[in-house]
Amino acid sequence: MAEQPVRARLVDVAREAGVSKATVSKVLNGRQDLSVRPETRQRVHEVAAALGYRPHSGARALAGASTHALALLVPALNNPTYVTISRGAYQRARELGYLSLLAEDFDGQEADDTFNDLVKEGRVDGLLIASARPNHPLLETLSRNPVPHVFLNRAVKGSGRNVTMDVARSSVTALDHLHGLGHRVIGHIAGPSGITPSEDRSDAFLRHSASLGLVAAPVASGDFTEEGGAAAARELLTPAEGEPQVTALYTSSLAQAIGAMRAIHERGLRIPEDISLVGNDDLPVAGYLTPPLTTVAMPLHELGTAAVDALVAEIRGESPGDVVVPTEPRLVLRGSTAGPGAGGAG
Amino acid sequence: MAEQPVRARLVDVAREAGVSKATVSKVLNGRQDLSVRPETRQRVHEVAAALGYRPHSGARALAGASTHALALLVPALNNPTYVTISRGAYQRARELGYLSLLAEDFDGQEADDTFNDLVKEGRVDGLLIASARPNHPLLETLSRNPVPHVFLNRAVKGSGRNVTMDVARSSVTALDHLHGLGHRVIGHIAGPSGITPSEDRSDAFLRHSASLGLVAAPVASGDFTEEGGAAAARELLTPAEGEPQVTALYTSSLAQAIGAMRAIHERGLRIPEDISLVGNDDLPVAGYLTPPLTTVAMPLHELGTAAVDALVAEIRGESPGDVVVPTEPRLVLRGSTAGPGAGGAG
DNA sequence: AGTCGTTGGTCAACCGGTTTCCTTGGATGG
DNA sequence: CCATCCAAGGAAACCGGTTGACCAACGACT
Repeated sequence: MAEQPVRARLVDVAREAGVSKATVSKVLNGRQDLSVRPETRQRVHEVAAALGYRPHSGARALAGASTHALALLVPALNNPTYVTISRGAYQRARELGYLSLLAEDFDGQEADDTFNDLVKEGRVDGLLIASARPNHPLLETLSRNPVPHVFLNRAVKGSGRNVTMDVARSSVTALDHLHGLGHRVIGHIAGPSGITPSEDRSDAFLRHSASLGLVAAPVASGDFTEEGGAAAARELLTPAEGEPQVTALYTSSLAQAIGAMRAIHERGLRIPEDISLVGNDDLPVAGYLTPPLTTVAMPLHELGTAAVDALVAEIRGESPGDVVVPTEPRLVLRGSTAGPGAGGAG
Repeated sequence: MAEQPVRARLVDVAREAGVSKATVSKVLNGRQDLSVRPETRQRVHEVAAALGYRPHSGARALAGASTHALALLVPALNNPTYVTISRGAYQRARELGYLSLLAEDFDGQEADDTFNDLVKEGRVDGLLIASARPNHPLLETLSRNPVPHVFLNRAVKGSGRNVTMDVARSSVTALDHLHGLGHRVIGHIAGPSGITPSEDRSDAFLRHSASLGLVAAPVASGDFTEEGGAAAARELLTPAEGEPQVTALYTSSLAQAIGAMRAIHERGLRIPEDISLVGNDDLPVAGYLTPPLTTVAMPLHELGTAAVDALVAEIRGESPGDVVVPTEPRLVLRGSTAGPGAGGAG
């Protein structure tokens, strides 16, 4: 009989603590504009805890306060990158008293459905958008229906509310590693054009290749999937007339690297003896491929936490700004890289 | 000026359509207990559409109606299996007028946090639980705070509300394939004990091995991860004194298969010449491994849709019951299986 | 002694829907 | 010609919080 199977309401806590609803509300929300005796405050907290009281989010939202919920919109959940980001966001949101919901943005019409379900129906106070791209319908919807939001990973130029990582640095790190091993013809498998982290990585790749004085630095782009990586790798492994053969590849995502491995094997080439391979994003599966994949670990978890910090600040009234996660990309050395011609194949 | 940047409310629709709030509410919810002229009904619908009206979910929930939202609790989102299930659930929920939220259940204390955030705060009408296991704290919480729910994939025996797939059949399918190729010593990498689909698959494996008269059918269990699969594979590849060497392995998850590939390669063995390998769950990455992995495709998407059907039925007042998704597991042949000794290694 | 400022709260309106019970005007029946 | 009934819709209470306005009691000050 100690348990109440029914939801305890604010009024129940109030009655039990011998105070009014208003007092309970203010005490539990930690409001300053009310003076209460410490003992009263304590009693309210105790009763609330004893009753397992949880405010009804709908009632709260209705009364003008916030829903204490955010939503993270990601382009593809089967890309484990976003799972890591999401965990960072969830955790930080919780620390700040928010609930972070996860929604997959299937692009096109569906994005508006999601927007309607979450924002127009008043379920969340703000959006963490990781699925932006040029001409995304969501961008227009946002301009018509303003709601706090930040863009993470995929930036929207000029929005002044981008939370990103130093992806240019990841290209530099990968190139320095390969160049240090002796590679002089390095190909890059980029993501789709128009997507900022993909373009930034690609630009940095070209810039740094030039400054290292590489013989050639061909780039091919493809989706962030295994298939996209395989197709781009096939392209790069077949040099144009008079062009040198690449001895190393650097991909924009982990899935692309897996696809590239497949394409390299199809050509009868070995990794790393014939071709060295470096991927972006360090996730557990990288260590279990054959050979284990050398990657550039990006601070995905921090990206999630930083994005939440930025969004909550905006919700609390501060004006947004661009943020770059300070943690630098880090090279994780495994078995997919070696000096060129290490296999001495003839 | 055609657009209203502010949320349209029920009363706005009512004013614009020249009727009362009550009428709009009833019309939009398609209630029978009210007679309205077809032209009025039509006008209400038109005005609502023109204003982009969306009912405030909180207000709705408060007024005693439902939130029109469900939550799917999964154990690990980096297991892409759950992503596919989630998509099925999301889509079907939408067809039924619900929003399906996705939450990762990090086990232990966190599960109760999630329950509080979603159920006690009144954000959802019911739970789709894919993260059950014996002694999970959520089970006790559920018994104290009843809320509509179903268990999917991982069943809770005796709950009478399990939505599952025919996992026993997947073992039979895999075994028949390997047996047909001539294998007589087949090992199984099972999931953790206590988790139903893992145990069911394992039981079926042992039963069917016996009925096929296999020489040996060793089983090792490990987490559903690459690491778990690698460790279990190492164990199975090292036969006990006097036991025969396995020529084929069948794993309970795709990640385990990837880990097993690693362990097999570490031993200097080739796939499929020395060891054949069959994994469960067909996801894109399987086709891009080297060699491409033969898998048993499970009806994950349908599992998601079936679970939503069952939960919504329960929310609408029907009594729950166990459901098995009718679609049968299907073998997807790729390059990781061949007859034993196909490589003629000495 | 009267006034004023604090401390420690309370009151009641309001948020945006849903639902139950009424009302109204015209058609129908006796 | 009056009572009845039905179709069509309206009025208002209510859900569970939040919030600004208000108030009582008490000590300090003049």
